Amino acid sequence: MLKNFREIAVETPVDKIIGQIRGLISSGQLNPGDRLPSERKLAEKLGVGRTHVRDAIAKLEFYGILKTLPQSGTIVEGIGITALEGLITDVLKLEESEFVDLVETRTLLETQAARMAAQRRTTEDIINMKNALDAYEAKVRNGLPAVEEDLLFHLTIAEAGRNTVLKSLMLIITPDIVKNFTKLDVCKDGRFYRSLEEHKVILEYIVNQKPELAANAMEEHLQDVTDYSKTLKENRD
Amino acid sequence: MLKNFREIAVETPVDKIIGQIRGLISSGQLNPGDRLPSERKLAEKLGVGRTHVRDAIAKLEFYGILKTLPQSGTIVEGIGITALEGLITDVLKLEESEFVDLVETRTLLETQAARMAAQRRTTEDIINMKNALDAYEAKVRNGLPAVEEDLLFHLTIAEAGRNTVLKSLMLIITPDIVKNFTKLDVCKDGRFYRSLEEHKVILEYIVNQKPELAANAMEEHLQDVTDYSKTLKENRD
DNA sequence: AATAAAAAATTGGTTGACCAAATGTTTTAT
DNA sequence: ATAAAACATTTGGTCAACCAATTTTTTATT
Repeated sequence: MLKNFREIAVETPVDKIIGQIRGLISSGQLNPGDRLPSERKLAEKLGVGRTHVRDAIAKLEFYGILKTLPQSGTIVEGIGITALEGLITDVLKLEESEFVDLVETRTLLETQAARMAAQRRTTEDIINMKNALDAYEAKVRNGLPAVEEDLLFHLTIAEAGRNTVLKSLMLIITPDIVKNFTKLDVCKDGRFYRSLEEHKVILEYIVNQKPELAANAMEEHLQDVTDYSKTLKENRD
Repeated sequence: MLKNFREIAVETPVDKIIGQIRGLISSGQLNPGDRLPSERKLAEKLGVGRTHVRDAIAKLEFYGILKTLPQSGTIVEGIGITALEGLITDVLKLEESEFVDLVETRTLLETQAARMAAQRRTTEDIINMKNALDAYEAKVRNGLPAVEEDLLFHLTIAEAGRNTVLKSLMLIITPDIVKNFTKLDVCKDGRFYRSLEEHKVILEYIVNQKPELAANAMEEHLQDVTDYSKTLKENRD
């Protein structure tokens, strides 16, 4: 019964403003290079405070859609094509993403990270990964939950992969993973122990510079979670 | 000679505040669940306006490090481990990433997107991809630059892949790709024409639901750019 | 008429004051 | 002694006024 309820959409002023700007861009009334009306004019026209307009611009600037020039104006600089419609909307709510999508993407990133780590890891990287693994083991042996230590180990692998963009993307989705892990209680008894062993295997392959073996081990390691997320989805449908 | 100059770091108040909060979290003085001092107290202590404090909190909230509860306070909710240090820093300047990292990650995401698109594309997706390809072709045939149309075609593929997270990540890195493309003038004569043919092949495989062939075609398609980015790196070193 | 200098208007950046919701404290009733 | 209600305080959210840099317009000069 509960699953028939949908979360009530609370459209904040900022969301509405973003929607309007998006509309102008996607309908072609605003093209790349064009200058946005001044914050004051926008605020007056939209009937809201300038703060809200500023917040909306700041968010869109973060995504590279807009660019603000101090004391001069705000211009459209993103890919400004009609079809942008619908795309911006989604990126603004990554947190609501399906768990299964999250896990799928994570697996992709992590598998590649493990592969690259095996190719590029330095001695220092090995130390970092070892330390993270030790911290994880310590918690597990005391019977404590170790979700964070788990992810931290994975992040050090990304670090060793020596690709800042890939690492950044992992950092972006990590909080969502943690949220879902704790909420859905993915971590049942025994999972941590088996996880620990799998971690050790992965690290072994990375240290010995076996890219494909490391990648495979990582993929298998994450397979459990994948399966679980799919089960969740089926039960809900 | 010019390459010996380094960009001068202009640390804005917001950056400094983020740095301090990061320091508190990584040094363990602030743990997940803890409440941050009120914005007023922080502003006074740091000797800056409350607006700057709010901006800093907003940014950290975006990354999932903090969570603001209206009229109540701001709490730490991210993975709050000591080793977080150094990681947050990087994610805050994705735009400065090495072009080669960007291309490498893009290839990873796009290859997977093509694979998934071939498995999951609907009839509507096919129409969208076809439209995007037509728009690209129209520009190319008129001898016009078509960087945006190019990327838009790729985004429709991601759309067809039916993974919102992966699509979001592509959207996040897309502006940086555009920036580097135009800056580095990757698109030389003839590239667009060959690119067009490759696009057609990829679309063909997706329409006919050949995941691995689509993935391979995409990888090859992006190989040119990869090679070019590596050349750039070597020349600079 | 062309150019340069100066003044006015406009811009985003910043601040402090005010608002309503949430929280903590005291008072009051049982 | 306990619980509930009333009050006061603190919180983040919002707004309007002010600031300095920029852009535009006007004016003065050649």
